[in-house]
Amino acid sequence: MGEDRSTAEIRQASTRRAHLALREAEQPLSIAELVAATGLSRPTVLSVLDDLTARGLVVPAAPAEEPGPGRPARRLRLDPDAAHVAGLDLGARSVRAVLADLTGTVLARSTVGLDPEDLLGSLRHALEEVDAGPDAAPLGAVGLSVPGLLAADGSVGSSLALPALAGRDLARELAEVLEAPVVLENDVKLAALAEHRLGAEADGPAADGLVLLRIGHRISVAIMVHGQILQGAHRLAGELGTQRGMRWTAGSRRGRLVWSTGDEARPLLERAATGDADAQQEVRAFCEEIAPRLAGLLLAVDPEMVVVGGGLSRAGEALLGPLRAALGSQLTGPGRPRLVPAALPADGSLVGALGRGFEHGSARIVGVPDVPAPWERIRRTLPSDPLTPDPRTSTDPEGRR
Amino acid sequence: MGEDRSTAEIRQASTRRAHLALREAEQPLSIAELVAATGLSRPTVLSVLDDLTARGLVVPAAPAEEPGPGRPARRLRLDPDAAHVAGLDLGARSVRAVLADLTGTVLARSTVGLDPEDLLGSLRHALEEVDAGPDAAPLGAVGLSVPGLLAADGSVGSSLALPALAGRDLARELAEVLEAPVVLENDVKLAALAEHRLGAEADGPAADGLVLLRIGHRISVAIMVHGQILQGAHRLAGELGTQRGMRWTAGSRRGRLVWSTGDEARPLLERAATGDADAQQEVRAFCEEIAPRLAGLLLAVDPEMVVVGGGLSRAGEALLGPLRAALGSQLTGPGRPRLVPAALPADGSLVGALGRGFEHGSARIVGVPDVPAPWERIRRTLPSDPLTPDPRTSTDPEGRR
DNA sequence: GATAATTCTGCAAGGTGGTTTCATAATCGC
DNA sequence: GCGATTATGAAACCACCTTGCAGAATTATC
Repeated sequence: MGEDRSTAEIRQASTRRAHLALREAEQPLSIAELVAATGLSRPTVLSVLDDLTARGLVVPAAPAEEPGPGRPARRLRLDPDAAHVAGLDLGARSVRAVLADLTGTVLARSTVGLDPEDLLGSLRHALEEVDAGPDAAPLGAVGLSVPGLLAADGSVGSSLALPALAGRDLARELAEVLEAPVVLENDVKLAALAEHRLGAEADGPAADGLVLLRIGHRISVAIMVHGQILQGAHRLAGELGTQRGMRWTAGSRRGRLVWSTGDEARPLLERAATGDADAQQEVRAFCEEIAPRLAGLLLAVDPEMVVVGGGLSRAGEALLGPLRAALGSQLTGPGRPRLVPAALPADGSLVGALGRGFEHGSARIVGVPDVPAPWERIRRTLPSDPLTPDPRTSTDPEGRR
Repeated sequence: MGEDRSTAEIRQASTRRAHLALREAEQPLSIAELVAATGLSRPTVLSVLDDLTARGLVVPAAPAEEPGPGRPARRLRLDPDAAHVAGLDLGARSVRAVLADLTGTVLARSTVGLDPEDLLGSLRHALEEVDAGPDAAPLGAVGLSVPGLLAADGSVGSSLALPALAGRDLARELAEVLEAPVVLENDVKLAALAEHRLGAEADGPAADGLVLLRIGHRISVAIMVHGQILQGAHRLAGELGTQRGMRWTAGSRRGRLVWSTGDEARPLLERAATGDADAQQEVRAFCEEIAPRLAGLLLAVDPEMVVVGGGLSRAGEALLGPLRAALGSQLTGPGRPRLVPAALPADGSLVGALGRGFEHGSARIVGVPDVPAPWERIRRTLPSDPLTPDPRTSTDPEGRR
């Protein structure tokens, strides 16, 4: 009837631990190190490693260079190329892709133009830019971010940014072409997932509730609760845009400016940052316009933090400050959420798609369900977008090994 | 590090299954029937029953009256009096209590006046009215519902309805007196929990998201999501009352009526139900006043259903109809939630407290954590409140066996 | 160069939890 | 009384994990 607890689950948990220990390690590990890292006994570790080796996930590594006393230990490591995982971000005018190996190390990223007439072709094109070719590692899973609302059956219901998406079951179509499992999700929700998983360490205790506020051409919201994406009964949680009588697109109350994209609004924010009173007033008016509705959502959800992303979030305190003030005048009680800038201002959806791909493909790739994605390593190894460089630790923009 | 998967968990799952099968059964069960009901093997069932018998939870029962062919089966049943569980609902002017046996059969309920100077005494008084006395079964756990906001440390933070509550750590105080674990929770959240657990069967598939809207002296909201209470980072989720500039107490826009309690507003709703145009207009104005803010919450959470409870909900369609219309004019898109009357219009918090008590005491009572509460049997055996009788299947109002 | 110390390695034994199988016991109908 | 039927208890077996121990490989020391 209910769950199917059995000894097989114990084995899965052991396998999961061993896999995670190997994945998080920077160097190959000896059996003894694995015993210490997993808390399992030596015979168990050996047995699990036999399984993983038989499946090609674990390979022997060179012995340690600095020999210590005693018999040198056999060293093992994950084969990073046992499977690769891709993340795709389908935008209004472009497709972005990342490819990571099994350990979460990002191998390459790409950005290609979008042909609205050939969505599938554009996605494949972006993938070809990052995939190493015919002799490459097999694709274990793909996560796909789309700028639209998903229907209950997993297809795209509607999309303001990309009307051609409506009704398409892109996950199934792409899975058939790639012969790999594809998981589809809304872009804002994926960005919220990524911010939640990555913010847990940077900003103190694991955020129990997180609201991602993305301010760009449109204003959109996604919510993380109980450690998972809040989908809602119709996958519409956080979609504030459909309440009648409320314009929930960005635009100042005084009608002088249209906050269409981050690029167009950035000059205003820069002027505000340097003390231009008019610009500051403009920003303030905008924040006061969106604050009441945002406050209603925050009261409903009571999140620990609000993460501000989207094109305008790079303005930093020039936007966050007035927004904090506007919200503060709405929320009087205790328990006001922290307002923080996004950890991934530009790549949230892309990283979220990749991580979601890892989660989705866990059983297929590792042979064990529910292995968490290597979020931290993805973030560490993600090259910055060559098209929109921003100050960040980044590897070679080309990204190929 | 992480979870502690081990054989002990398998044993817990087996014990849980056997316990649930015995609890849900109307009659004593034979070993063979338990084998069929649990899906476990015969030796496992025997072993688990040995444990449960040693702990006094399972006792032999009389053989079946109607003998069939073959050797008569040994029959076993739970000892309902191995432990009792109490639910307490601390209200603004009274304390209500229920006592249930181990199987969830409600043995008695009581309502006593509240002495705000002696909260602990009032709670004990209500308990004495339902507890069978010194020779009664031991109290395995107590769930306590309070009309106030809980702080992070589990004490009561503040309470509009009962200011004396502020700062009190009632759970600890009561647990010391009763020598039983006590779990404290907000009354609206407990009512939402009860509606969620009970509504799953009555209203189709298990509600993925549920919003309880309680309309009485105040208007309050609680949210169920991912099968659990949405607490929020500061346990303030759903507390819409603190947004500045918005009066979120009931009151018609035209100022003619104060919707203070269900009793005072019921005549108006009755007039509306019989076609009084003025009354209908009054109800409509009220609904249109609260609809915008409610709509914001519904867009954020996208619940499957909105359960309307509280004093005014007994008016049925006279209130639900206009509210549905007002919400419908706010929510345009797809995915509008169903608006349904509460299954427990008067006893939601009380039943929620009792069920929460069962959940909280699971490990102590059954020896296994996470045994679900016997919600359905509680509902079936709950006597109606002798003070506010309403048409419902009820047993003897006295409630004692 | 032999010995000691250290470390890793593999195997055997033992425990828990669960399942399948089988001989045996109790009862009813004929 | 006897067979059919059903329940019962014990034994054998499997999966998973752990503890413990003898042995192998290497470095450091005498």
